[in-house]
Amino acid sequence: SPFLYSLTSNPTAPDTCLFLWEEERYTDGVKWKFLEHKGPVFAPPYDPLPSNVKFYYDGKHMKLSSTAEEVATFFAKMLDHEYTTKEVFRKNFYKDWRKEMTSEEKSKITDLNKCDFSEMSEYFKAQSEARKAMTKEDKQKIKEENERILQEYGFCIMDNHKERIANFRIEPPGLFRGRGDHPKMGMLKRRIRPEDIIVNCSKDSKHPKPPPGTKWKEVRHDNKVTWLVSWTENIQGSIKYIMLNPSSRIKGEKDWQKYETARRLKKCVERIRAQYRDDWKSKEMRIRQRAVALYFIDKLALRAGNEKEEGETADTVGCCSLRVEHLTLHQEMDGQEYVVEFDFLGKDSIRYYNKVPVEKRVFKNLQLFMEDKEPEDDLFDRLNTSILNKHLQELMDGLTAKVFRTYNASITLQQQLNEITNSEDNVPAKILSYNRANRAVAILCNHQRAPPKTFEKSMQNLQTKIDAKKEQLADAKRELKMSKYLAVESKKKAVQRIEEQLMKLEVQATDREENKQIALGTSKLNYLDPRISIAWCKKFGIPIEKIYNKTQREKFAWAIDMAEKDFQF
DNA sequence: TGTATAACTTAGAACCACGGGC
DNA sequence: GCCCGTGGTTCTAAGTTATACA
Repeated sequence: SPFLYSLTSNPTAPDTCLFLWEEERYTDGVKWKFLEHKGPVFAPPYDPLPSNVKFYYDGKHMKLSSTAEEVATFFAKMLDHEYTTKEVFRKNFYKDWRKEMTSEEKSKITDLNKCDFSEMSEYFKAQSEARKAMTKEDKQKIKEENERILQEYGFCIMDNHKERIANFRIEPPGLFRGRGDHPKMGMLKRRIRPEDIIVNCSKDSKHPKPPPGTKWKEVRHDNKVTWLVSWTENIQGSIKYIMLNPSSRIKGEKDWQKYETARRLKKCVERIRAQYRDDWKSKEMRIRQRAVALYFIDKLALRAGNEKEEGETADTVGCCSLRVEHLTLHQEMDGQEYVVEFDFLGKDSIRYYNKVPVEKRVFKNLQLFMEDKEPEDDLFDRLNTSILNKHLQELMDGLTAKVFRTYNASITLQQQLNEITNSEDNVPAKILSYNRANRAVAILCNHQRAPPKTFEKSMQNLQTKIDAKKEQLADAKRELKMSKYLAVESKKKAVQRIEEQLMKLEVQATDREENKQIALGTSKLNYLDPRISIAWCKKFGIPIEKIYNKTQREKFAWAIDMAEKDFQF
C-alpha cells in the first residue's frame, strides 16, 4: 500500500501497529481511531454600512434595521449579476427579505421594484477597488493573518497524522445561487451559529471550544464517518460537512480504491456487455429496460439518474430518469440507420446533446418503451437507480453505475495516449497530444464550461504574437541567407530557436481553440486514474509538473509513489 | 418495495494572486 | 514598474450510493 508511508513516518508508532492500523482501516466501517481538530471558522459578523451609504425606497431615503440591511446588502452585491433580473430570484429574495424586516419596514416596503440598492452596490465596488489598491504591506498583513488562521484551523490530527482540512470555513450567509432553472434561487441562506454545529472528534482528543458565550449543538464521537463538523443548511434541509483535503490519507485511499474497482470492471466488462445485449431480447420489460439503460451508461457514460423531488430543484435528469421528451428516434439520419438524438439537461443543468447510431435491437426497444406514452413520461418506467445498482452488484462486487464512467474515462485516456503520442515529438507537442486525449474524455463525460469572457480577445492576442513571431522568423532567415560567411552557425541557431518558439505558440493556439467550451479539470481530477498520466510522463520523459500542478500532485501523491513507466490501466 | 436520510464524490463558476510582456 | 491575462484556488451546489426504517 502506498499509504504505509504515512505510518512509518510516525516515530512513536511501534511496528506492530502497522498491522493493527491496516486491519482497522478496512473492517466494519471504522474510519479512524483518533481525531482532533479546532472546529470551524465562522463567517465574520455583519459589519453595518456607514451612514452615508443610503438605501432608497420609492425615491426616498430609508434607514434599515441592521438585520434587514444585511440581507439587502446580499442583493446589492449581486446587482450586476443576471440572477437579480430573474423573476424567481427576485420573488424568493423578496419573500425571505421581508421575514427579516421590522413590522414598520414590512409595511413601508411593499414592492421590490421600488427598492434602490445602487448606493450600496457602488459602495461595495469602491471597497473592492480600495482592496486592490492597498499597499503591499497591508496586503502582506492580510496574507499573514490568513496564514495564521490556516495554521490554527486548517489542520487536524487523524490517527497521529497531521492532515489538511478542505473547507474549514463555514459558508457565509447570502442569497442561494442555484444552477439552471432553480426554483429556490434567491432564497436567504441563513447565518450559521455555533448552536447549529455538530462537532465530531474522538473522545480522548482535546475537543474544539465554541466561541465565548456560545455552545455547540452537539459533540459526538462517531469514528464510522470521516467528517469533522456538520450543520443543516436551510435551503434544501440537507447536511453540510467539513471534511479532509484530497491530499489526506483517507481521501487518497478511497480514490485509489475507486480506480481499482474500475480496473476490476475492465476484466469483466465484456462479460457484462454480452449479458446486457442478451437481455435486450428478454421477455420481461423490466429486464429490457435495465439492459438498454445500462447500454447507455456504458456507451455514453451517462450518470445513473436518481429521481428528484419536483419543484425542489432544477429539472435535470440522468439515465434512469430520462423522459420520452429527451429522445428523438430517427430510423435513418445523415446516411446512418437507427439514430437516437438525445437532448436533455444533466447535472448542473448542463445540456447533453448527442446523436448516436445504436444497434437495431436497442432502437426497437426504445420504440417499444416510448409507445403510448406522453412526452413527460419516464422512458424507463420499470427502472430506477436502486434496481439498476442492485443488478450491477450481482454482476461484480462493488459495481455501481458510476464505475462505468470512471472505467470508460480512464480506458479512453489510456487508449488515446497509446494511439496518438509520437515519441519523436518535442515536449510541447507531446503535451498537446496529452491534452487531446484528456479532451476526448471530457467530451465523453460532457464536461462543458462557459467560454471564458475574454476568449475572443485572448485568441486575437495570441494570433498577434504568432504573426509577430512569423515576421521575426522571416527576418532571421533573410539574415542567415545574407551572411554566407559571417556567423552562419549562430544565425542558424537563431532561426531554429525562433521556429521552435513559433511552433510552441501555434500549438498553444490550437490547444486553446479546441478547449473553448470544454473543461478538462473535472475529468483530470475525478475520472482519470492518475497512474496512467504518471506512467506516460515517465515513459516519454515529460516532467510530471507539466501535467499536474502542485495541488494535483499532492492529491495524487499515492499514484506518484506507485506508478512505474509500464503501468497500464 | 418504497421513502427518507446521511455520507461522500463530482461539478462549474467566481475569485484571486502571480508572473510575463511591454 | 505596471497592467493584464491566466492558472490555480476556493466555493458550494448537485450529483450518487448505502442504509435505516415503514
